[in-house]
Amino acid sequence: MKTLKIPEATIIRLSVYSRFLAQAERRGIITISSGEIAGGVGVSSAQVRKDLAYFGEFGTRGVGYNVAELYHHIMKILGLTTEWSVVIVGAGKLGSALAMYGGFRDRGFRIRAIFDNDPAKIGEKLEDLEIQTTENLESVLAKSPAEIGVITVPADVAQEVSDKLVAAGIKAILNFAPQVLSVPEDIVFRNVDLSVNLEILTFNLGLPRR
Amino acid sequence: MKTLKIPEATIIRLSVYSRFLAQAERRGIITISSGEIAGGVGVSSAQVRKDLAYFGEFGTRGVGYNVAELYHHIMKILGLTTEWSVVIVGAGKLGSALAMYGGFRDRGFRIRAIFDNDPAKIGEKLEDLEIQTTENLESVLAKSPAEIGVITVPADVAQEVSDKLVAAGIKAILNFAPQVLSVPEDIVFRNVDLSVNLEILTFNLGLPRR
DNA sequence: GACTGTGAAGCCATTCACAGCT
DNA sequence: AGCTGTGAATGGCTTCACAGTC
Repeated sequence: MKTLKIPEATIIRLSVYSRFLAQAERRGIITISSGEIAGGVGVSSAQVRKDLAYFGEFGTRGVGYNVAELYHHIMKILGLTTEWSVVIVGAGKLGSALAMYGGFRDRGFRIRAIFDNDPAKIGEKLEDLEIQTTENLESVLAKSPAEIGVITVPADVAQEVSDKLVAAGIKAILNFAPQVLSVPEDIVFRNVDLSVNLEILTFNLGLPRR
Repeated sequence: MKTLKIPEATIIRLSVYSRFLAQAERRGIITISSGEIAGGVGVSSAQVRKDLAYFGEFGTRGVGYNVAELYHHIMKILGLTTEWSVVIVGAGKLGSALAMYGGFRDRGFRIRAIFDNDPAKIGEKLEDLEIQTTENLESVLAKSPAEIGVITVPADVAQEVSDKLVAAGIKAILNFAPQVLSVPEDIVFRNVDLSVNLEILTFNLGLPRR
């Protein structure tokens, strides 16, 4: 079982499994089978076992998996046993919401700073986070490095912001701007396009026979 | 070219192509080749042609595609030549941000109502949208139907909200709650998990050799 | 000569089915 | 007997390569 080439779909499912296992643990369940996990999250049991097999052997034949143990293994695989520092660029509606979104904090992500280039917004407080000018980006990151940068600026300045984040030494970027960005090979990069999600719905609504 | 079984990845790319074509049209470009589209959005030219081939023949051999025409075809395929009515349930940070997110309006999505069950929030205004109690959900949708419901409530009430939306006659649901939901077969359904996106980054940050 | 449309080949992910433990 | 781990079979998406058209 080589560590090479793990499908992204597997990673997404691992994240779902981890939440299901957390729930199960809270309910006091000690042992769980691949079939029970599968039923709980809506995939096949073979899929669950294959996904886990990429990373090792975590179960006991004839018995199943220890819930707490498997949970911890998965969190470790996902890199969630340590805290991650995140900065957000773009303090519009979306950026501000993400800055205070509890779902990130719950999984160990710490929002360290939020930047914007609108002078009217500088100094504004989002809970205990103060919106700073984008000009400070490099100096702030030099003083307190962050691994992850989130881009929530309009499409036309997204590439510029991305370049700034890279120059400031960020290691990974999550881009919410509906804009194709080019980043160096060694930067971990991912696009999230909220509109696309609605568009997949409307495409399917247009399909015949449902 | 049967209409059957179009890969979801194709739909996502069509959405990206459409934005690229809109940009091209604004720049006054009349004709474009699959290779130029491919270069602009970071896929192969064969991929672009295959994606389009699912839906018909839009190009001219030896020439390429007419930008305006292809753009319109794709928007039609995606179901974006009509307006869609959207309601949001959950007026927390994320729900409020989505309610006012310009990226949706730009693509023809109209947010018609936003609901919450926190009495403190009822009556609050988000621009020209007033937060309503979730109890009104069914009556509001009865009076002015909407096709799409967006769920941005905490995980533990997401299933309940989903059931309410279904009962109120919604046709499609976009779920932002980190919770596996069960919905009837005939409802178009899609999950968006913002945390998962960060977790894919941290998984990749943990990988050796980069 | 340039570029589309598409069958065939290649590649990757999922499902099947069963050997191997407990 | 029950359930994991996994090679083999299947199915689906992407890439290749070229015939067809302008």
